[in-house]
Amino acid sequence: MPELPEVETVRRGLADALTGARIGQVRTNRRGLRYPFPARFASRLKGRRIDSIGRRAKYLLFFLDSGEVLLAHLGMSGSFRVVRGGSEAMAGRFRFPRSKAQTHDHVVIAAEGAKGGLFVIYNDPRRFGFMDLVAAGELERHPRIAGLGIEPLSDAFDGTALARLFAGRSTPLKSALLDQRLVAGIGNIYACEALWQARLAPQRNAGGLATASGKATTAAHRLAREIRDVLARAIAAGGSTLHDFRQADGEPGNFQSDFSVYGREGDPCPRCGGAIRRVAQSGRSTFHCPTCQR
DNA sequence: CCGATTACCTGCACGC
DNA sequence: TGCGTGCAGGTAATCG
Repeated sequence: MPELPEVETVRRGLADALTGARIGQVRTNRRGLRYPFPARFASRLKGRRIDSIGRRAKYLLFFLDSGEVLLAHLGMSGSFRVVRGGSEAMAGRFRFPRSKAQTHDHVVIAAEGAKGGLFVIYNDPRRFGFMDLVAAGELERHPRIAGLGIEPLSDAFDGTALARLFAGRSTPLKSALLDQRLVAGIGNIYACEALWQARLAPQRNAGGLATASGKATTAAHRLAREIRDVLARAIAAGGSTLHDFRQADGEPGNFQSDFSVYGREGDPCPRCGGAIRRVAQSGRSTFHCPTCQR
């Protein structure tokens, strides 16, 4: 479900509730998600204070006072929600929910925050997400973090950087945008939307964003600008809610109503009125307007 | 190097 | 109501 804007939305919600909170009981309801939980997972979390919560690409980073970082990825269907739990949170008397709607609550963390006790519940039907614990000093060397590309909302990201990253690649723009080793955090929705906003065909060659001398083309500047724009607007809207994405406070995001092409096969292009088409690229659906994306 | 395919797993929409 | 099919926001391995 979650691309960079959704993960950032979750991060902000969790940071509000959990910054400075002390972790109490931790309950895992299975051995792992996509991968097994790390050794002594619950005991390494219990009693720790959450100093801050960060994000790298689509990864959430919970910095603990033990010097370790809880690394979490939501996969396709993961979500965190915060539930006020009163004093029973720290007392460890919380009962694991067992109604059908909550059968995929895989991790339940009790914590004592500034506003009292609460539960942080990680739910993930498809279990493509994962969690790991790593020493803060080792974070950049973690196998899932080490290979990540540039943050598209960082100051360093612009048309020049994008052209340099794509230079020499003979892969379609859409595929290049989904490659987390180049630009990190863009997924299928925002790749489609950014290409539409930049009026660039998803099939276009990524290497073509740089001239023979390596200079950024106007298309490169346009694409970088529109990537930043669409991600920022989506974050401002609280992310997109397609199936069941929720912000940490349980509210849905609102950006999906702003999609110009994603999921709109057959609809008129908001810019030129031509029909939005769906094509397959590297096994994923690409939505685009063949008329005004060139 | 690159693209397509498959896999991981569950839920849901859809057609019949 | 039930069943089969295809598709889904991500990542990774494998095969030509």
